[in-house]
Amino acid sequence: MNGKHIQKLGFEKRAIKLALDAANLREDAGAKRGDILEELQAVQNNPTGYLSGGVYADLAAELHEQQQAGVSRQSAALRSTPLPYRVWGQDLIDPGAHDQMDVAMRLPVSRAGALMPDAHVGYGLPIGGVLATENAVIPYGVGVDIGCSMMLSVLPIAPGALSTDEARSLLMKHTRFGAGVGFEKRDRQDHEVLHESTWKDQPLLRHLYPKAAEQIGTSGSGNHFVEFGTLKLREADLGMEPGEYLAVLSHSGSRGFGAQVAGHFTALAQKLHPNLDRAAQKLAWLPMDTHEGEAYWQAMNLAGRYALANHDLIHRRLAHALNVRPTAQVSNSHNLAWKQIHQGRELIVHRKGATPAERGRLGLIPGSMADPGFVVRGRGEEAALNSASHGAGRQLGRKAAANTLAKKDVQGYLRERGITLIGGGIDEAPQAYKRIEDVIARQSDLVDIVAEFQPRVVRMDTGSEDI
DNA sequence: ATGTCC
Repeated sequence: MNGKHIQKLGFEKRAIKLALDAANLREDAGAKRGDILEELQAVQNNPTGYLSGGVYADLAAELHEQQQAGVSRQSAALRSTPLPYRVWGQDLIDPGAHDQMDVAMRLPVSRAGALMPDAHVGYGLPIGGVLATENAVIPYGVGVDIGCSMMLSVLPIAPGALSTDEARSLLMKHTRFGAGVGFEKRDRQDHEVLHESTWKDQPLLRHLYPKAAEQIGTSGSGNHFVEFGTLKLREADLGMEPGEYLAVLSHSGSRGFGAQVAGHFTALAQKLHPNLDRAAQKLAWLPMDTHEGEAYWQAMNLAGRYALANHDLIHRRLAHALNVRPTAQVSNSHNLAWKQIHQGRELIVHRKGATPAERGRLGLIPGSMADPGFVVRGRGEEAALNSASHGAGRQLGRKAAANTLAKKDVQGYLRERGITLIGGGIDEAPQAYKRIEDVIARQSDLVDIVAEFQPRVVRMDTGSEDI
């Protein structure tokens, strides 16, 4: 047996040496040359079948890697034209978000997509973008803040019964904001999510566990908030009679934990696709049937549950301090990927700043620090992949907001609406967002309005420039 | 979105 015999079978580079090593071992064990060549061919046809051990394991690993790389190269090319997708609120969406969605719809793994009326430019997939892929998950299709979500608790208290001062002191005492911020050790609360065995399944998760435990129950920075306000229910719903109720609304994510998961798997996805078209570099994907894809899926879903646990603790603390139990609660994630059957195929539906809106499903679409948010019920629009907007969406970028908005105008806007603001920055001013009424109007075929929430006492992180 | 490098 020599290299020529092996080469004839079509082995390349390092695989030739590994095949020869294995063949020699088999010859030493008394196997016939013809049988060995047949065995090598079998390994070549199905490397994964030989990975677990035996004389051909190293060869199988090399062949598997070569084949994966080949698949990656083959699948790196973008379609020449984007697959068609529907847009809600075209007149509200800037061209940049459109361009990004076009690139996403040219990915070879893309199957369907939609753009929500709050859409604006983001990294990779635009915010407000919905993208369905086959056997692939895109870390930047979910975003940096994995599992970013909303929660509303309706409390059995009349809106007027909680004074502004009391609301303010409750928010100061029971919520924490800011990058890197966690709860002080003596105030730290436990949650079921921290006891999941999932944390032990990956070195990365194990490593991030202490940070996650430190930051649980907190709210982060940017557009995250916790606020007291008034929920107006026009018709009996949510198990409640029509009326006005005190309610808590929160917007939070998976904090440093989720951000690091996103960073880790985004880098991994880009490394797996070195030949991906530059325009789509930030949309690099992980095949779902690989170890990497499975690992991301597991970590992403843990970050999703962790983000909801943050809300859960925020609402538990506030309700407990008021000595009540919520009469109704609604929550939804708006940065996550889901397995969803679309036109008979199981697809991976990425919602990056989009609210799940399956028929009958409740969701929350906030406006701004001073404008109403809405409790909605999905209508299950297939062309929108059962989605709706996740908010009003930015009209001005952070810098543009700081440069163009006058502090006086923002203060006036808040005063007119009776808003008390703790923290907050000019880059989160209501004027930096699209009009929520417009955004809601553009998606009347995606969701029905259940109730309206008017914020009253709002806490956010201190922004770059105070209002 | 995040203490901007796991």
